[in-house]
Parts: sequence; C-alpha cells; structure tokens
Amino acid sequence: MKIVTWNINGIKARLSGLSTYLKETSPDAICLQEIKSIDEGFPREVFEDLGYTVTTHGQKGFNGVAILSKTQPEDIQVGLPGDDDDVQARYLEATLVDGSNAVRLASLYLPNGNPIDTEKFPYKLGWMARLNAHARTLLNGEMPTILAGDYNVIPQLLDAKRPKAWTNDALFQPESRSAFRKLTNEGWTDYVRTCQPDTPEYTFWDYQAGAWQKDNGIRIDHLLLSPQAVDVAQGCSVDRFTRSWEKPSDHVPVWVELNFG
DNA sequence: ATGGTGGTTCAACCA
Repeated sequence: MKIVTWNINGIKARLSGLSTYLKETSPDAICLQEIKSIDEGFPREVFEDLGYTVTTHGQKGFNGVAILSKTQPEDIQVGLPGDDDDVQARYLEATLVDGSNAVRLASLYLPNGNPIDTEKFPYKLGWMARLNAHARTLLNGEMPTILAGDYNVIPQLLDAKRPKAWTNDALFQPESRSAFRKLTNEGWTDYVRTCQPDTPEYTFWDYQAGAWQKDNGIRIDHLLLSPQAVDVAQGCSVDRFTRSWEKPSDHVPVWVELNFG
C-alpha cells in the first residue's frame, strides 16, 4: 500500500499536475493539503474517474485538506479535536482497509505561524499541543497509523539549505521544533529521516529568488509513523521531479510503502 | 531581501 502526502497549493491550479502524478505513480492513497477550495468546489469527478474516492475538508480560499483513496475510507474524523472554536480546515483522518489489514491515516496542514510576533504563532503552538494530545490517543489505539502532511516545521539543521535564513521564522523556532520533537520522543517515527539519515530530502522550495534552481529548500512535509506502521513500512521517497513541472506546487510529494506481508 | 512569486478571489490575504 503506497501512501503519499502532497501540499498542492490550490486544487484548481494543480488539476493537471495532480492528475498526471496519480496516473504515473498510482498510489493507494494521497493526502492533500492547501486544496484552497470548499467541499462543493472540489473537482471530485476528475479523480473519481481515476479510481479514487474523494474525501475533503475544505474552506473558502485558504487551507483545506483531502484524502483520495482507492478504497472507501471508514470512520472519518473531520477536524483536529480539542478546540470547537477553530474554524480553519486543517485536519482529516480516516481508516483505510486493505484486506484483513487497516491503517489509520491523517492528512494535516499545520499552521505556518508567521510572523512570530502576531497571534499566528501562538495559534500554531496551540494547534501543535492539540495534535500532540490527539496523537497520544492514537498511539494508545496500537493500530498502524500515519500522520501525514505539511507540518510547517524544520526539524533539524540538516533539513534546511540555509538554516540561518530561518532563524526568525516560525518554521524553525525552538518552540516549534520542540513540539515536533515531542511527537518523535513519544514514539512516532519521522520516517523519511529514518530511511535517509544523512541527506537533506527537501520537500519545499520557495517560488521566489530562484530557490529551486539553487536547491535552497527545506524539509517540512513529514510522514510520522506509529510503531505498528513502522513494522510494515518498506521504504519511502521524496518525488522531487514534480517541482520541475510547469506550474508546480512549491511542495513536492512524499510517500511511504506499506507491506502487511 | 521587511515579499523578488504564486494561489485564490477580486483588494487583500496567505505562504
């Protein structure tokens, strides 16, 4: 079972690129972030024609997440628990069944948090605290679980081409990195970093200043696997090639292969 | 580089 996460930065602008990607790589499920669409405006037919069931949690103009899956998802959870007043569409979770096996999968779009001297940064940290609390309950379920998405966190120096440029950025603040580290400390595996301990594996390059051409990237899109998911994980990769496409997203897909044996 | 590009929606916000 191949599972992908990709911040597509607008479903309408990425209709062609995402369709091409799905045809070329044929994943069993793909978690999307920043669909920037309401549920009713999502072009579901395009993906249903490719064999996917479309589950969305959108809002107008900004944010929005989705899961496209080749099987019907079960037990769908819309929104991150812990704050009924949070209206931003950033979290969607569901169970995918593969024969006698099942995986719990979340598509998450963690708040950017910039600028750090505004209310946006505490909102990010509060969201991360809620994620940590919810992640603990997921671990207690002892089911293969994957928290996939755009975390907007640069975990380590290795994860940025120019770490100093991010010193005052919410993505690299000690508080952001500590909250991310709390997830890994409690048992979640940052799977790409585990598979590739020594290479950067960037997933995002800014549209500006020729960042892609200079490989001035950062690694902020992550696959966090529960211990039971690590048991069945058989490799992963970052599909950099999509960044060279026409009208690319500023993020690229990241995937993991599961084999239940 | 305090926004140089890009998406959504339509003047401004977000990243």
